[in-house]
Amino acid sequence: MKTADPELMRAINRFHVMDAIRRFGPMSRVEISQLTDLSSTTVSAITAALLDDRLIMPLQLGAVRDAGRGRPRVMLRLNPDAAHVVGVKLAHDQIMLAVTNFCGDILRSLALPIRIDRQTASVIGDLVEDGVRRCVSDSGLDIAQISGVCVGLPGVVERAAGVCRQSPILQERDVPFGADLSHRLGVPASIDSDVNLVTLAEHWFGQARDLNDFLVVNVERNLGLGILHNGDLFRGANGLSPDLGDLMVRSPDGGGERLADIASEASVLTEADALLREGEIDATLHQGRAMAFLLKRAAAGDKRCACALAAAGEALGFAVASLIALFAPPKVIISGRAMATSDHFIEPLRKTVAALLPASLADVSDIVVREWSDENWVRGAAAMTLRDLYGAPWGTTGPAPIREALVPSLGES
Amino acid sequence: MKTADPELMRAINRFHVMDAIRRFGPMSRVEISQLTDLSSTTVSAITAALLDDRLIMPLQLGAVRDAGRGRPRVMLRLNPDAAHVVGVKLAHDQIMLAVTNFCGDILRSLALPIRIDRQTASVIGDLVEDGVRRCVSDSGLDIAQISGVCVGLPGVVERAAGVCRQSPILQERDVPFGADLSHRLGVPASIDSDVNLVTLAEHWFGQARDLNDFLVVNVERNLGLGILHNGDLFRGANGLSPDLGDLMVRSPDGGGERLADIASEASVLTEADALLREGEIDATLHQGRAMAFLLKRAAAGDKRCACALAAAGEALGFAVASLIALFAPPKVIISGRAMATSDHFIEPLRKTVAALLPASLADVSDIVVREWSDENWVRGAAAMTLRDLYGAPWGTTGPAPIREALVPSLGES
DNA sequence: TGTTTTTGTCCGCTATACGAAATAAATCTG
DNA sequence: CAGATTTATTTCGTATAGCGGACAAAAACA
Repeated sequence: MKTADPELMRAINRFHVMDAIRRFGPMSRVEISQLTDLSSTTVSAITAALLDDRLIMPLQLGAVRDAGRGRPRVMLRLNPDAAHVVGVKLAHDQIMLAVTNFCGDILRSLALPIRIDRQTASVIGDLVEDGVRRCVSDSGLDIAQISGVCVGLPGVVERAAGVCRQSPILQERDVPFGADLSHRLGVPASIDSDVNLVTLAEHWFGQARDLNDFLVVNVERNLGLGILHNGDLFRGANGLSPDLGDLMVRSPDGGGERLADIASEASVLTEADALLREGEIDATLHQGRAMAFLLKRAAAGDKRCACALAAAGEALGFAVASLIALFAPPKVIISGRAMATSDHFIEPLRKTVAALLPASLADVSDIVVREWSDENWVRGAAAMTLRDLYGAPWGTTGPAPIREALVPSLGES
Repeated sequence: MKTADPELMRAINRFHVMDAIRRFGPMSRVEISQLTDLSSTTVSAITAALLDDRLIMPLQLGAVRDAGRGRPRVMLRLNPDAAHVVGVKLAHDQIMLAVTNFCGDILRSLALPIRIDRQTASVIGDLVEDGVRRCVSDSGLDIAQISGVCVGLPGVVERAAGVCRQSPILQERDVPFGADLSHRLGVPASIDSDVNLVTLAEHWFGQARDLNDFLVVNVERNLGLGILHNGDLFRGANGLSPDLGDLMVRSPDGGGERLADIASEASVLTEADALLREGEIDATLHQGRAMAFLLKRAAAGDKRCACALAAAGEALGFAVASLIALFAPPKVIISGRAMATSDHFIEPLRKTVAALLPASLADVSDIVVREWSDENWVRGAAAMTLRDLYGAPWGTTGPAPIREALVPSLGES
């Protein structure tokens, strides 16, 4: 536990100032003061320190004539070059990388279309290392100028430990990717669940900038769930990120099935397999573009394809309804590739959610669809690292953990 | 948003001190200092203030000879009479009340066996008011000496607003119980979901004192879910407490059903209804004691009753497995009345959970059964109020909410 | 040029935490 | 039994924080 001392106080307030500037763009000290409820004196002191550390800088444009007399405001902005970070996203069929500056602007990105499915963790480590080094040098920077790297991947990830407990793209379990990459690159590296990254990206840059509570459901090869609760990413008890695919649902036959097996792209694609067997599509199409084909057929009125999509949508609708019942988020963002944006998938999902929610929760959640974007993922990964650089001190003042050695008896209150 | 100032600092540290004393019983300043990582100077200052406010007091027993030389430690304890609070729990068939002191010890309790199911909120308000006044005067106190009242009831409750959005024991929706009771009694009154109370009770007094993350699933007439996450009660986005009964599950026929309709006591009792119709039990038994009867038959080997219990256990097992996948809590406490402790119910639940959890989560959660206790409920309600008196300042330093008026553009980062 | 207005900074105040030294209250030792 | 030793707590001095009010800066206005 962290005790509350002047240092923590300053850390909290400094973060508020940084956060205000990041969220609302260049702003003057007065505006920061109003926005944060800090006295103008304190804002001045904090911004002076930040200027001194070159984390922020005055906006030169003297052109900010804001209608009115009096001393003109000095707009303060993040210093884009205060730091650079690398974001990486691992998917089953590609490695996506990007270098961003301190503002989260992407300086350079790189997509490696590699099927890492069947590679060992060590090989993937090699690939990521090479990718990072390449992307960094392509951006005109030296690896020593990189302040941090964050890798996102699907599955159950324990960020604090830097360990991937289990992932559909890794055969091994408990892979210590964080330490491995730190060691390889000589740069602080962290890992997180891929949905958490896109969740953070939505909060920092996307549709949810004004929300402190929302869910992101990512529909791809796997199902991911990201939860922003009280302005912070929600993690399970051990810092474990939940995997929506591991959610169990009753299947119509009364048994149990993983949600990922009935509502993800993979499940819908079993339908494509069937079409393949029946000779309706040829094998060349199957590899990689089957989903596009399926969607086209559904759009053209093919009942069978439409039903496959609808079934997946309904199954996910069940899960989403449950999540709404638990978290009551004002917004639920469905993100993903092609399938997630198809009406044949989304409409059944919406209908199912509407049908299942109790009246008391009927209108709390707005379900929106967010088109998949490679950039967003890696921006999220970058943001995850930037957040640490900003010095967010959340969660450091929670109740004390129990340290047996110090506790006399633990008896009676 | 609350800015971080010296006052907040002190509030945080003071809470840590109070919390340490509450959790581990009487302890000396040195022990507090070690446990909280605060300097002994600071602990002295804080305890001096607390002694001054009469919230704590030195333990007189000079007999605390703790083997060793040196100046003896002065043990500090909570002052039981620093405040008194009232806890109330509303169930469909009774109102349970208790007056506790500042330590959470029950001074006086009162159970009113009234079927409040069919009463209006206003009548229930009358009953609660009378009960509180009676219980307080029976405890030898005056209502003016009561620092707060907390009412727990099943359903969807928005604690912050003091409003019960929806409850199985209320016909009305959006009942502002908190303000109503405050007004009636002239004492600060709050409401919360009943499971939250028992969850807090477990954390303060029960099996989960050493855990900062656990779930409580309460099985009664309704299904309740309490979540302790990072040492704090978890609430949905609007401060809404989730209702597990509202969780939707796929029923074997492919449709959706409320979990409460297939896994709560009520659902099992439909079986008792059937027995009643068939003349196997007489009507006098049915009222109130049907569950006991059912359990006895199951224990005696009656397949039909055992199956009804098993079906409920399995259905709940599905939900519990999902919750474990989301929260990864080290412990899941199943609490409730007779049914929850029956092996015919619990064993199928355990089996289902074990069968459904993915390997990566197989061993994270310990599922334990907690016998229902009237006292625990109301202690929880009392604790909820006491927590505020201790001055827990959590969640006050989160990210700033957006105040449109002050934000120039909200454009670009 | 002088006045007004708005912004940002400096000064003095108070509250906090902390470390070092002093004090308090017991046991141990010769 | 007096003094040394040990441990707990308090006192004192220092550093840092945030804040309110006075003050300087920088522009428009008259």
